Amino acid sequence: MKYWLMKSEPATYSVDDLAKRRKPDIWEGCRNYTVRNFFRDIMKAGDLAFFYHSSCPEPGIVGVMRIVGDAYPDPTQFDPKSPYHDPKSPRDNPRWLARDVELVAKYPRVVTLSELRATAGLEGMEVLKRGQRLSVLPVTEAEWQAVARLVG
DNA sequence: GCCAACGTTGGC
DNA sequence: GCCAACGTTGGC
Repeated sequence: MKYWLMKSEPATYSVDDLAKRRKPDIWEGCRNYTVRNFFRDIMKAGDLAFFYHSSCPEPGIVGVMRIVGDAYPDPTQFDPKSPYHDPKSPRDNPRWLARDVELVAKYPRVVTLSELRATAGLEGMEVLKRGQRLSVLPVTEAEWQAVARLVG
């Protein structure tokens, strides 16, 4: 099993939006080939992922999700009304993939970006690297455990 | 295949 | 709103 960190702007889709579903929901709109390849080749059903809020007053990790099922074509790429519409994506060979996720736990508090930066053992964490902009990032088991200890 | 221009991300 | 970083596009 692998570990991940998945970013979302809470104004667009927050951990509370996922919590309200009370069932798996689609993680859609990823438009980056590295992320597409993660979804296609590396991420597996049962993997765990941190839910990370970005571009907001308190960026940080807000909960844990589990990956459900397999990757499948992201329907928003074919929807002209969607902000994620990609008119160049061929119907018979879709460019972009989505995953389904279910909420495992919403944390009782935000584990903030500044707290992550200050935590021993997280020095190499991808999300802390300067210039790192991928919305889905791998997390090592040691990093996963270190973050879990922060929330008890 | 190169690479400059452009667009996006995301913390601050 | 700024801007550094870096992915994508497209002319050549």
